[in-house]
Amino acid sequence: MRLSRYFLPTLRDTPKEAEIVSHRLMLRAGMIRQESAGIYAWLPLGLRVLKKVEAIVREEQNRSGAIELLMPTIQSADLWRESGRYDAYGKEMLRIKDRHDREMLFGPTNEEMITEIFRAYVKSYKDLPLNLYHLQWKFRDEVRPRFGVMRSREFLMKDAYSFDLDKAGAIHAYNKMFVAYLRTFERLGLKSIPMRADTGPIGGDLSHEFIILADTGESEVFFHSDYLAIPVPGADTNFNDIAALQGTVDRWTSLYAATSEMHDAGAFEAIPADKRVSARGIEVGHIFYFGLKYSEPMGATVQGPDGRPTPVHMGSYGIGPTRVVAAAVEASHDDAGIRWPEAIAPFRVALLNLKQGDAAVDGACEELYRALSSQGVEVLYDDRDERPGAKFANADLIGVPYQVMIGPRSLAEGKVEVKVRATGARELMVTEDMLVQVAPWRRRRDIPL
RNA sequence: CGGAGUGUGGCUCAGCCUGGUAGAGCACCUCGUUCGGGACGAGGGGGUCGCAGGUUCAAAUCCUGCCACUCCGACCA
Repeated sequence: MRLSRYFLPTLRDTPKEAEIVSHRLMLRAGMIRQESAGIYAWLPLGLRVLKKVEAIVREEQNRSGAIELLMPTIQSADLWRESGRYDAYGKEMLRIKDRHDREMLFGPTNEEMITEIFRAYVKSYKDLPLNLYHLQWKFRDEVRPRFGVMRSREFLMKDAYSFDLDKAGAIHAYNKMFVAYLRTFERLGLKSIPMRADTGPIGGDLSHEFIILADTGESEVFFHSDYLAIPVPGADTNFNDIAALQGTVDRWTSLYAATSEMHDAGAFEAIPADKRVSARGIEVGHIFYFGLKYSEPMGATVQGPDGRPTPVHMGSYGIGPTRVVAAAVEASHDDAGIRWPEAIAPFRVALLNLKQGDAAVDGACEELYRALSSQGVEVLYDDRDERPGAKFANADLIGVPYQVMIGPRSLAEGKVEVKVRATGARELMVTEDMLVQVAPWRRRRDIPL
């Protein structure tokens, strides 16, 4: 992408409404624009990151055996009356009427609708287990939206819903999602820790929150430091191996970990002092087993082997990709801007033409731009007629992991400089015949190429 | 929803107290000089001062009402 022809409205000043670092940086980097309280437009750069988060979430859902569909954003009030939640949900639900005066709502979640879909088609226990998910915009009319897309009213959520014949099956489904979530956050380049959670209004008796560690996180968390060393299950995980999966979940739930709401000071004190960690974090995922809560009132039953209709055991599993983007910024930034985990960086390489208009420099940049692009590397080519300082600052702000700088000096010395600015950065192949040097950078810790 | 506050060009803000025909910096356009960490000069475009009423010869400024947004608290992916 040529920056001169892209749409990247970065800001030098911080808009005054932004109080937390991720909100400030996302506004300054031209990722989002507020349209109303808690409602944001995703600008091209932000959308690139969001799409990468979505893709990883989707891949890991699919890997675990969940199946994607897409439900609408608008739902009927009648559906919610079946579960009794139309009244129970309260003012957080955005209620609307269509032209025929029918009561509708902008979906805050989809338990009712997925249950309706399930019961319409699934009649036999032989069709279980089943896990259906979608990535769809939700609306919750928060009393007080804040922190940019961290707590917005409209937000993207991946929500999965599992259906099983009995509790044992449902726990296996729960464990699949548990492991899928561990893998998802690992791949996103974020350190997550599952913590026992309150089930809240969704109900049920088994629930975990996945917390990303970030110094500026809104929740206070307490956990055993050994969590930081437990290996995340690999891509070869067999999600159908019930015992092995349970073993993994047991290991990940064996140590103390709790948010301040669930904190048990006594249990925490029982951990050896040097293993106690109290830190801050951001909730980015939440999984629930809630049994028959919706299947019973809504008549979602299958015929079991005995021929009798049996209500199915359900669970639901949510990740907020829009929040994940903000959480990633909270977890990884510095004075100059964002430091994206490489997996979700909007571009992999920023190619900085330090002397736009100089035939030799332009030529070298064009050549490298084409070479990298043809290798499938996502390059943001800063071909604007700007001073180098402005280009450096811009690349730092938006957080491109690898910054390749080419100017007259590079040509004279026969090498290009590559500044690495990423967390979890690995290896970058430029071109075979180019001498690559990692430029040390003051103030920053750079990861060697 | 309680408490506090803010609305002036795309962004950050001054002007308001003490009414008199709207300003600065950044950004943007033109020309020139520049160019390895956010350059400089000259010229230029852009605002019915959140909205509606009122007071007044005259309102960004004073009064009333409304709207929007932000922050703190209770609530949440």
